[in-house]
Amino acid sequence: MRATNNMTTSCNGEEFDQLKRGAWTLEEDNLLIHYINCHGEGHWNLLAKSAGLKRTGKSCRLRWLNYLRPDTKRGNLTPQEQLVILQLHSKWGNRWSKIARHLPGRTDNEIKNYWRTRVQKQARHLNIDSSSKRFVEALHRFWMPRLLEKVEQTSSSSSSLSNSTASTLTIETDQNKLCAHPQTEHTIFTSSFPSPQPINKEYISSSSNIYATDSCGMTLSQLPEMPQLYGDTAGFYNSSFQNIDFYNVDINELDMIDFGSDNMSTLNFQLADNDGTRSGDMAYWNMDDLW
DNA sequence: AAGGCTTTCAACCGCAGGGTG
DNA sequence: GCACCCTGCGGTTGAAAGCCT
Repeated sequence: MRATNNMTTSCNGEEFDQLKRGAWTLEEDNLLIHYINCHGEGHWNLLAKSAGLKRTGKSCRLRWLNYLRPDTKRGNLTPQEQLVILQLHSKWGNRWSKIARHLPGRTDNEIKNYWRTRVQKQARHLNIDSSSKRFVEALHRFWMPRLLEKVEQTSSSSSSLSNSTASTLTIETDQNKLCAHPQTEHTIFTSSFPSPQPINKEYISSSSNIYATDSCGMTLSQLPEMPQLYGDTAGFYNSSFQNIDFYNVDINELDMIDFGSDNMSTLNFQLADNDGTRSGDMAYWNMDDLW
């Protein structure tokens, strides 16, 4: 840690001199938890003193919110959560706390760390500025389809998906697999879909909207030409020339990214093979880092 | 096994905004 | 309007853990 576990040796007064910094001990954690259980959160400076913690109110607040709070989730972000982060970051930028509100149990700090360690790492690998439009496009074209694939795998192997992330995501899938082939071109929100004939059409109802989909294809006239929101549901499409999958990603208050007039379909990104060889125009995109 | 390098993430910092007297 | 305090936010840091040679 930047600060040591020693007491602060600054000369800003005796009280300040006694303030402890750095990693929290189990004893301090217990003190904080016990005090908040008895008296509740808030008034952090007073809380720090009353609880007998030689910490600043800020430090107590941070420790509680980021680590000790009972509903704090630990462990790796799920693909669903990553998907939400990518989407919301596209819309809001580095508004970590705002993004965190859409991920129950996750903190702004955790999301910020995820972005800096995982997402920006990918940008460095690709030699693209992580804040550039090109990188945002790459995210939407390659990363997110792979996340959706992961979501599908997760949902098929675990029926608890809807319980754990129902507030942020509901995923509709069919038997078609995303990214089944390294040369498969994945298209999200473009106007250049091929035209498969609809077979076994079924309807998916979500919130106040009804979507037409089918297990093998979708009538193009039913697809939006650009990113759109359907009430609380964002649509994701995967094109593999023969099949189109439709995913509903239910994200409260989520607006789709405005890609402006720049036609993404003119960009020719393709996924790299799993061994990291280049495929098409896109340099190596290391998906193994993401999970 | 050991040393160096890289990555992760808990914790800190400065600043801004809101509330209060 | 001003000063002060509290809270929350985003950026940054650095110890610990993991990885590599």
